Amino acid sequence: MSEGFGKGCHLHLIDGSAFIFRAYHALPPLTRKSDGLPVGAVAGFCNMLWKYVSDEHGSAAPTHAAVIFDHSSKTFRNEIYDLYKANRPEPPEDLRPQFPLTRDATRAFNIACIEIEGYEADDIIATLSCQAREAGGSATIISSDKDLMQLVGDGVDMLDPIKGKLIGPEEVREKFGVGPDRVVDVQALAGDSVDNVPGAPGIGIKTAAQLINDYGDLDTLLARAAEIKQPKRRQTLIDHADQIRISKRLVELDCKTPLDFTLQSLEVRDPDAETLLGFLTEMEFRTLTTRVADRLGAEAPAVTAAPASEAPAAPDQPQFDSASYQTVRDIETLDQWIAAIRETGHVAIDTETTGLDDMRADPVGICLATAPGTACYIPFGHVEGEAGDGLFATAPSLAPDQLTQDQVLSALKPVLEDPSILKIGQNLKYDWKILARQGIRMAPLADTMLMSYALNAGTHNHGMDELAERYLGHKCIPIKELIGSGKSQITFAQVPIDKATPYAAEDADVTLRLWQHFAPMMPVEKVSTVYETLERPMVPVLADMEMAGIRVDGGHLGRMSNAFAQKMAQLEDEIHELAGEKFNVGSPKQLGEILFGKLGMEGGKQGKTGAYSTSADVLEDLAVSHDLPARVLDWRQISKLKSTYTDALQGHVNPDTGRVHTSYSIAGAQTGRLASTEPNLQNIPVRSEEGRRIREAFVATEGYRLVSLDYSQIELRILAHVADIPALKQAFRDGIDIHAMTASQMFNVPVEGMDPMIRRQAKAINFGVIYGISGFGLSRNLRIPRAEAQDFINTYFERFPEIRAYMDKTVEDAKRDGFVTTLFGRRINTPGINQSGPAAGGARRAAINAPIQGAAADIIRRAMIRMPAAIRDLPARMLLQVHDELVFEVEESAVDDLIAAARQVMEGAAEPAIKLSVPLIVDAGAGMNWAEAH
DNA sequence: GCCCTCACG
DNA sequence: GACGTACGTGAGGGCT
Repeated sequence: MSEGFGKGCHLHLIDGSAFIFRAYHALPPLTRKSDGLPVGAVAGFCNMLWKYVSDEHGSAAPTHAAVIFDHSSKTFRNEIYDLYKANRPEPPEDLRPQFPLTRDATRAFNIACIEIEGYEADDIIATLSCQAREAGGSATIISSDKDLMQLVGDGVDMLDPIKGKLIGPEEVREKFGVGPDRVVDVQALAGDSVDNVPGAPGIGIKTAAQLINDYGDLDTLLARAAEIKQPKRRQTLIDHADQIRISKRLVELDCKTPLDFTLQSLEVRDPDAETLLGFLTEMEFRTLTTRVADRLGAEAPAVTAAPASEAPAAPDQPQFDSASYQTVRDIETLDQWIAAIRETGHVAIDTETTGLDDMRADPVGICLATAPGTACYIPFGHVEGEAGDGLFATAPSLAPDQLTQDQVLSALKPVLEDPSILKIGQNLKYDWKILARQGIRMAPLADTMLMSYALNAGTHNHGMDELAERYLGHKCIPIKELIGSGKSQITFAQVPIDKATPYAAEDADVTLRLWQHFAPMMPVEKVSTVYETLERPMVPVLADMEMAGIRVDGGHLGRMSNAFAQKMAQLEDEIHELAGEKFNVGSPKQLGEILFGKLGMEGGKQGKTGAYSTSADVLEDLAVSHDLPARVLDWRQISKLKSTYTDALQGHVNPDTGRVHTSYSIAGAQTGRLASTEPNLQNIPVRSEEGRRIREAFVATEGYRLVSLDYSQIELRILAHVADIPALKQAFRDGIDIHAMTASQMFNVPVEGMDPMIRRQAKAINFGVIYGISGFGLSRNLRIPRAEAQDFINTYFERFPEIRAYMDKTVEDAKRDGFVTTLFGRRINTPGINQSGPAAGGARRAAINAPIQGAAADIIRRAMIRMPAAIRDLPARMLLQVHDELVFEVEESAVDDLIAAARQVMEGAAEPAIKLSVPLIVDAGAGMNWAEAH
């Protein structure tokens, strides 16, 4: 028994290679500033190690720990089977030099760093976990690698570091269908395409688990293979018995790896501040260095002399110190801040308000920051006095010792509108609208959220808390600590000013620091043009659209709601009658049990939660021969229309304006599209007749008309251009029906007198191509056999070979660069594109789609940005955007002028940046309501 | 808070 | 019958 490691000891085994690849693919390529050395994976690796080291781990805290790496690709398994891992691609060029650095990093963290020639990390992990168990201790393997799951059980478990999920015998059983002790048997049968373990052809995990459960173990199964009922399966096992046995030796981990160290030597040690900071500084990881110095300085005063103050990474970045923020309560101090702003030429600004709805909330204070650590809060709307309940509640009155709103805004207005002073904000559209409602139109603007979006779309979200943590290593004060949550939530106006200042001023401070962080990166990463031409100018344009809102006829909606309620009640009665019992039609779970359980209908598909799917396409199939599912479909449609639209929309009418004001997220969608929220006005029904009537409730003011202009087939046109497909381009130039043309090319039929069914199929394929088509997807969409769908796709690629070339190139770009770009330079990161397994398919399709969807989004953004100037002299306002459609409200007499002006802007929106080789065509309509205009 | 379902381009 | 699959969104209701 190894001395010192025994009962009560707990060993953590970190799968180093998994950490590296995860880090590499999760992060954009990053290089060391001074010499261009690629260090992205090292940075991610260090962040993960730091996160791991700082974690408390609770009761599972390790007494011993090690990071284990693969040493080289050739191991004893290649002697058993020379093709083992033969189809593993070489690691990317920019990852290779980072491997030794991750070893250095591990040592810098003072964690044992282990690799042994000729052995895979998995075998070392197996050996160490066996030893830990035998010594009477326990072990946790930090990895999500399924190959390690065979080790689970009896004192050994796994922790998925990404999901933070503990993997025990139950989870293993869920994955493999057998307990950990039989995992190798299942793997031997199923094989593994990633590691090139052959297994038995045609047998996957499901079948393998079933066989093992039936026969007990692999040896018994192979010995009694002749008894298997299914002839094909029996023959496979008999024919491939040797191959299966070899596979088992490949997947079975070796617990007897010779080790030249003891468990005791893996004892957990605190990192040495100097060593660790030295390494991080050398790598030039500013953020992490600061973060580590912070922590080690605070917790280990003995070593503060070295790191915290001398951390060279950020000499000019003061620590966050909420005590240093100033509360501005008099006009002299405010004037001093204004003078400081005029001095620096820029200011970070954040408004505090009474709520989240920027069309209803009132401002209660403004924060400013002029330099990191130099920030203030100017309260003017805080109240005091118990809001309380009952008769004796005092009406809240303004808290003392505040400037008035008028004083503050009058003093700031000249600065906020001064064209020589840059206003920096995080999600500035919000603050812009709050101030615009007080008569201040801020300009010019810098928005850190949009900078992050231009740099990092696809990698992570762009909220302030996320950015602060990621790029400044700083955790923001959660707003909940001030205003609470749920029923007892108060507004920011009720927060005592002395509590408000640290929170509020911190937001401005963080914003300023983020701006300093992002601004120099923009030209280096070549995203300045996108930010300047497609992101930043959207803020005032969208703010004006949102403030304009659209008139909604509440009476019309109310009448529809009533009619829907009646119809639903009637359908419910019929459904209960047909089911023979009452149940909640709106519960998919109950419905599934009725249809597939009680009534025993065929075709019940169970998802991963074990519930039957009752989605529309399932019900449609059932509806062919049963009444009940048909009624449910009707009920569902009406229920959706009522709850999501006719009911909910009435609640979104703003009492002050009598109109509905949506909010557009500029940085929400990965591709550059906008997203509309609260309410979502980008998914108002149109496809069904019933639904289209909801659009009649969106109306023009008296004397006005609604005008809708939309791009015709914009994504297909972009595809024709970027993939350079002569046949498609010519068809668009000639203005012929594109789907009919496709059908004609594919099925060799004339366009004249074409069967509508044929055209419909061609249309589905055209759309499918944009989405990264698969035979499965097309077959489901068209409800045709999969082989037939695959034939269509093959024919399509034969007729239009350029499309295949485009797809391949796009995926190749994504794999090499970690991102794809649109025609206008928008960058969409593609994390996960280099993964293997089913997840890779999705990433592939997303990468193919992104440049097309993204370019369309860029084009309409360009049009929207130019629109205000183009329609300035017309009595018209732009109200809504629905991806390829713009909706305006215009005086009746100016409808034609508006259509002409807006169409010209939209059709020419790509120019002069891009001269498309196909024309952009815009269709237009006008009417009293949206249904008529569209 | 997650899942299912469904509205749109 | 190894797996799961068209791309991008937001919202409401059920259920735990």
